[in-house]
Amino acid sequence: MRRPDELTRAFRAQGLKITPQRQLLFTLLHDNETHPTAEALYTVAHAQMPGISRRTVYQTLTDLVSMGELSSLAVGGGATRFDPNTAAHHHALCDECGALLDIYVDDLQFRAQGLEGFAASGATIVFNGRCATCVPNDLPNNPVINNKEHQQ
Amino acid sequence: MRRPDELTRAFRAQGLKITPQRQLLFTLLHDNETHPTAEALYTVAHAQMPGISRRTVYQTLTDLVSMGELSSLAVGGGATRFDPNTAAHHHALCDECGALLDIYVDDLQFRAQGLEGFAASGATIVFNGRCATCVPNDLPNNPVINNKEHQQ
DNA sequence: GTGCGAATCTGCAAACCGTGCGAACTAGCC
DNA sequence: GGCTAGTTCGCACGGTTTGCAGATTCGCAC
Ligand SMILES: [Mn+2]
Ligand SMILES: [Mn+2]
Ligand SMILES: [Zn+2]
Ligand SMILES: [Zn+2]
Repeated sequence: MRRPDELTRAFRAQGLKITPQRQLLFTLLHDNETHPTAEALYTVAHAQMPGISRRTVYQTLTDLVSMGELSSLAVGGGATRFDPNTAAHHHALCDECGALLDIYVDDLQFRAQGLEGFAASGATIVFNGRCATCVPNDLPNNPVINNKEHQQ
Repeated sequence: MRRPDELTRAFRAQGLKITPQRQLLFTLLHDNETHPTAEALYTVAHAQMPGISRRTVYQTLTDLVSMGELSSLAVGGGATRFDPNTAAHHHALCDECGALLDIYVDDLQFRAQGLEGFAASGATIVFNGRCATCVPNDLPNNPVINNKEHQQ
């Protein structure tokens, strides 16, 4: 997602208006790495702008997603989470606290059975386990999966 | 997921009762490769046993998941889908029709940035794109559509 | 086969997440 | 300042899932 001032220009260029509600959400989302839900954003937004409506938060998020400024993630079965990081990346979901971390995967190689005839346009990878703050400190990390080279 | 008769034994071994509702769901799920939702299972179950309740379908699915006989998949943001295939595998989700196909991935190798300190216990991969029946049929070697007599 | 008790089933209410809609409001423009 | 299209708001509603309590039934003991 671009900076608030760039988004402002982009919105106006499309004939969309700039409202205080939208500006607030731009700033709340910019560089936000928590992958917040709509409700989490509403809570923070509402603290700063008591009149804002949940409906507006949902609407603005939908707009940003359809403009490609934001992506929406359906992980873990709860509410949709939103991601202003538009670089190609994957995620790690902590089973315990629900934290969602950005993971950058390179040099991916594999053999797949079952993809014959399927016109794949991409793939999403979600690692699961425990994040650093949820791993008990006396237990060593898994030496195989938690290293540079991985095998499934 | 094991066969209905094996599940029957497993349930009784745990002090759980065998009811007609559970037996029906066992057979509906066994070898079911469609990754059905609870509602889809209810529809089929209800056709065969009109008195069955949605609540019982949800309850039985939850029980099977906690017994490790079934896994639940949250993909695409809609209703949870259930998978009796307990072998380690991944999925491909058709953007168009929602079909979910089993994909077996081998020899997976990659480098990841961001996993440092994360105690990963596994990863799920979801390919997205179009399944074979949803891919437009105007591909190079379709003998009918690509025949000159059928071209404009 | 009867009876008992615990497990299960059912139906409904309610929680949760998100969307549709229409009335009220406002940003951007003259 | 006024106009108007775009936006916001509040509420109702749809889809999915869970909580609950009363009715029912399975499995067992007699
Ligand atoms: Mn991310
Ligand atoms: Mn599967
Ligand atoms: Zn954590
Ligand atoms: Zn398809």
